[in-house]
Amino acid sequence: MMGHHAFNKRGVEELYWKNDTVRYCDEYLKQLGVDMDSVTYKEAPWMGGGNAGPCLEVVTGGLELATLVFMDLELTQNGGETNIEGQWYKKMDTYIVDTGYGLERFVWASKGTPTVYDAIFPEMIHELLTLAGREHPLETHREQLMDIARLSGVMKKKEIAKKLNMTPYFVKTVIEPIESVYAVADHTRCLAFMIADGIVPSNAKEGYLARLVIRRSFRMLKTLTIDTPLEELVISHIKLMRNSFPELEQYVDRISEILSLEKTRYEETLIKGERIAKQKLKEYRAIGKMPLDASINIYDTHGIPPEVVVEIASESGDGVAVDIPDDFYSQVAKMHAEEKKGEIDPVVVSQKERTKTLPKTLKLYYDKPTEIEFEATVLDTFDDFIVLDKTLFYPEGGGQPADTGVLTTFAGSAGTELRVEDVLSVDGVILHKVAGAANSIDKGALVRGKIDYQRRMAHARHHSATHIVLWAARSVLGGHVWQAGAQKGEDRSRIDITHFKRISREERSEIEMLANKMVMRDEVIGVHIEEKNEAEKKYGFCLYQGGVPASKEIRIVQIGAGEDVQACAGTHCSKTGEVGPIKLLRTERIQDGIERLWYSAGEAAVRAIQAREELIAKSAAVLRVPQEKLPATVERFFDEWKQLKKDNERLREELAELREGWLKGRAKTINGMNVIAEVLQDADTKGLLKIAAQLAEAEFLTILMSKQDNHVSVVSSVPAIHKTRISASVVVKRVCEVLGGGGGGTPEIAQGGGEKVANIEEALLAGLRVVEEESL
RNA sequence: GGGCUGGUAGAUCAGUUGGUAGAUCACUCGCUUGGCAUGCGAGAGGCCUCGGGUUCAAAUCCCGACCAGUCCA
Repeated sequence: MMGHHAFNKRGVEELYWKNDTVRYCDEYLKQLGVDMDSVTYKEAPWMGGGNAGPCLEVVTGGLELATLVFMDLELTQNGGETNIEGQWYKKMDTYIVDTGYGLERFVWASKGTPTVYDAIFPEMIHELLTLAGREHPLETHREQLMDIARLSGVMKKKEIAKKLNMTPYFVKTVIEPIESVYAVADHTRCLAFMIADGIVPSNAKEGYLARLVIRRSFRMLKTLTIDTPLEELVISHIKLMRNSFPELEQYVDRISEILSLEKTRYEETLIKGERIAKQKLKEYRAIGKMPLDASINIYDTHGIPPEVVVEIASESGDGVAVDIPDDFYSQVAKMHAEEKKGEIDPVVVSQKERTKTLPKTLKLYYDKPTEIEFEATVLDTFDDFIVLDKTLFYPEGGGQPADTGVLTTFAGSAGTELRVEDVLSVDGVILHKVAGAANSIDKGALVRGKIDYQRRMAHARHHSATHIVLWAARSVLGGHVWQAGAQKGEDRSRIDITHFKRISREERSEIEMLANKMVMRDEVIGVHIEEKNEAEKKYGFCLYQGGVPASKEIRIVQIGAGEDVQACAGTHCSKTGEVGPIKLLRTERIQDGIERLWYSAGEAAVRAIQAREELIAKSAAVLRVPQEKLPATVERFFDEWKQLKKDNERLREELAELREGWLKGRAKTINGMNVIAEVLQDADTKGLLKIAAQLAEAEFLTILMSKQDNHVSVVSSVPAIHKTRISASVVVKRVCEVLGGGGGGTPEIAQGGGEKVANIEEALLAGLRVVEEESL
């Protein structure tokens, strides 16, 4: 894809708009030798990402060669000038020309092959066909292929087959395989670029797209009966492109690792999926049909496509019908589409209105990063906000929280002191959010500002540490590691990085060590402003770990001789030594393909280490062992604890047996049943249950209780032969009522408890009374 | 960014309206057989992921954390 852009400012500067854009396009096509009589410009509305505008499709001979978009509208909250599909838009001050020329389409048009694939990568197509043991239909069925190519996009597949009189057999054996070959060739190229650009297969965002492409390729290779691993195909595609994209070859190892990992993951999912599908099918065996929402659920939560479920259903021979409508996937998509919503924050809008007329604030925190105090003039006050002509207060941005501090008026006026709680930057104007009435200070007044230096330094340490940790992670894990978000704090900070598997404990230690070595090297952290294009040329797009700034000139933060270079607006230490120790606290996986590293720097790191030390010291003190013996001791204790639990279980059984005999001797006869009602010492509910169950087998009805601390446990059992006369559950309920608790269970065995320990004798009598009355 | 599902023995999974934690395979030991395959029997193996809450009582219900899987934008 090629293109050109123009950013026009309404009333300031118009570079070019529709007429000129069309003229440029005409000239370009003419130079390429296109017959201009065949070119059509088709106008249509375009919208996307909250913007809209007219759009021209440039078509020749049925082929769309380019799209010219003229973006001049933006979505509004409350009414506007233009309504498109029920939403209101208004004109933007900056209106943009955005063009896209299909480079490959020109190649296709010039070569005259039936498909773009045969024009762009014929060698790859050939290789895949050879591997699949097939001939290209271009050689065997050239006419039909040309016809199909002409009609596809206009008609549905089935309609084409009908119109061209093709048998289903012909479609399945000749047409579908070549379609798969085209798709695989396209996917291998796509994957080469995606992975080289640092995209890691994942279950979210662009990584998910990568995974879809990968899995689709696996499926198609299987139907084509090609056994060659996908990574080998991607690599051979890279070799074919070596003249145009030599840089791709450096990613070969990573591509191999990622794709073979994805292969095993996919196979595991399939095996697991098959099991789940079989289980689900079993559930519907009685009905003989699996409802649609069930198959949607299987796909949505476990990723098993409905076609696979159908296949499994027919193999299993259970005779469960699975109904899959043609619009299955769009139903799934529709279901999810209803979940999203996004709105413009009205507070931000009102701030933007207010700051529009104010000049940009002079940023002293960049020029004098080590200073604490400054003097400035108040330009405006509104709500809780004060705007100054210049400031040392760093506003929230780039994952670095705002500075706090105080603003004081000079003695003579009221001598007010206002605490600055938050600082934000709106279009270059810095707003100081203060506690108390902002308008207590007059416009034009001179104020003295003082920032909280401890906080500022902690942020600076953590910010520099973030760059160092990222550099260390890239060094240890590989160049594919990219920052996916970060948040700095006073005590600890975090950085999210892309990586295709979990970070091991060894890797974590290695990153930590490397980061601290960088600190000890005490390298200079240099800051300079550079022209954007120049910087990109010099350092590459790795600059934009924290996002791409909009400005023409960017602020570059460089560590040492260029170990790490980033575009960054944060406040930093001047040398890596100032950062102090860096302690990696933990790693978590916030998404498949994204690892979050938590760390502390400087004093916070020392505190974190001390806190951990304290934990170990306390644990060791409890067990009365030296710290280094802790793991072995804990393991021994745990094993012993398990052993004791088992011994306890066994002893309980033995005790139950012994008590059985004693209890049998104390049985009474009630309505012809042998009844045992006793309070036992040193038994818990489990122990009582054992005894009760055994006595029930010997045809005794039992009511057993035991007292522990402030709680009474109650168990009752009824022998099977009496269970129609009386329910153990009823007995327990009555007994526990007296004890101020509750209980229940089955007619044969039940348990419960209560807290009124004093009522224990009364409860026992109540139990006996129930037995007497109920069992008549 | 949003949604859904799961976490129980070494593995794969059951676990009824909350009420004594189970099956199959694998493992150990015995029996069967000339030996193997097979068959029969017994045994061992569980902080039911973790932390709170509700309850007389939680694997089960509620909240949170961690881990894993999956879909959508």
